[in-house]
Amino acid sequence: MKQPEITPDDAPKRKRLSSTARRQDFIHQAIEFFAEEGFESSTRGLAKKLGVTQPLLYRYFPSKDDLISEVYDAVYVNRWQPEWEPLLRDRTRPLADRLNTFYSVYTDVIFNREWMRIYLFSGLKGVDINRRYMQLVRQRILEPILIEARVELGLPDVPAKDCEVEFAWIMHGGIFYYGIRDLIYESAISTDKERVIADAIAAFMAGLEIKLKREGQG
Amino acid sequence: MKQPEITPDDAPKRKRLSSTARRQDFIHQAIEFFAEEGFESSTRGLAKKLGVTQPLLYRYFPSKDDLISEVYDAVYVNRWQPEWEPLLRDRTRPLADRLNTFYSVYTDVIFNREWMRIYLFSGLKGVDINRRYMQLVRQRILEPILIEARVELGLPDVPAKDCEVEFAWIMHGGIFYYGIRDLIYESAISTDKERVIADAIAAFMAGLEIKLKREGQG
DNA sequence: TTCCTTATTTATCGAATGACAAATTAATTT
DNA sequence: AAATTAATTTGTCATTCGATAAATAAGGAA
Repeated sequence: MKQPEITPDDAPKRKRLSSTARRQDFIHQAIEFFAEEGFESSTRGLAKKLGVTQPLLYRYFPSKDDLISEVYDAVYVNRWQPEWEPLLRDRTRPLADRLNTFYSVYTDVIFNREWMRIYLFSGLKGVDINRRYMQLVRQRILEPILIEARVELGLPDVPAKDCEVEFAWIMHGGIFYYGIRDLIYESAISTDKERVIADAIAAFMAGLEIKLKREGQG
Repeated sequence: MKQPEITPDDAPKRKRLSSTARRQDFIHQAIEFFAEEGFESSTRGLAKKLGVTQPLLYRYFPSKDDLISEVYDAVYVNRWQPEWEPLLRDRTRPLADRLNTFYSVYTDVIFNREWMRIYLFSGLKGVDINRRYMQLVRQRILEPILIEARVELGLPDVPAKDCEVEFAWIMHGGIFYYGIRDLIYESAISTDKERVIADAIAAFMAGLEIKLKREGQG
């Protein structure tokens, strides 16, 4: 079964794009491609999706691994929004409000099939950008949250203890896993993201208060 | 650099195992191998790990996919313990105790590198045994928990609502994600599994009580 | 020992893979 | 219009892949 030639005779058979435009197009479509097929998939498959021949990729990226590195950067680095961090520290609002806003906008960025699958694939490969990303979440998100919680509860402003960070990870992971169920396993029940997040945050805040006050005494 | 021949002359160069023993060995080592390298890895790599030649695999499994199916069964089906379910319904104990015991023994089974990685790899492949497993968790674990919670709180014994199941998933996912951080990303902070689980359950139980009583009124 | 079954290896096939060199052609410059 | 530059394709190579057929050898039965 051969594909019929649909290109009209007057249309040019090859489109030439500028180097930078082509490069950007390659990266963005590579994100889609590798997210869906995994990083083991062939450069020929990617080229087919791009509508170009496979050797052309090697004019823009020295090797497949170099292309994959650019995919990581585009997903992990470029989509991180620095304004998330001051948002969490805005003491004019109750912490629960800040958390709801943060997780709403944060999940707007990461709750999509591409991001989630790239994250899981790269995690299984053990690339260190993944570990760095988790450190980022810990230092820029979870530890600030725990400090804010202490302040709001009138407790001494000391750095978070390890077991408190773990407790924050439980909430974060619960929300994250909701995204996995929704986008990877396609088995989420409720599609009301804000409601799920609000419930998770409420339970976290209530649990944290008990935990901090109990441990503050002992 | 060639491997020196360490096999003594009097030792037989080929070991012959019984069909069934060989088969079991293949499956168990295939779990280790595919968990570490991913399902895209070659049957030659597996054969090398097994110390046999690659065509021998095809005397025991018709194809690579058939072998992978047996790996799924060995991980997903065979490691599920039916006694988990009555444990959760044992009304002679407070529900929080039951949950702590359950998640302690449940994570004893699934919190190992093999199980976790097989689960994530197969999830990304979209095989339907993965979706069935999540249905199992929902029906045999989460929904019973929600019914038990209602009973313990003296509320009417009705099936769990969707948003309650989502709330239970948040706790379950939080605990699960702790395992991912520990075993896949190797970035867990606390190694005190029981403590992390106890905190997660305490927050869940407190949050659920508020949620059930509030929604019970409205 | 000799024969027979079958577990295991050797050899190989066709397809797919990442990568490279050279030829081609579109767009820009002169 | 001719010449130049560079984007893109054609052609190809050495490996590696899943899979099969045929040859070999280990172990039990006679």
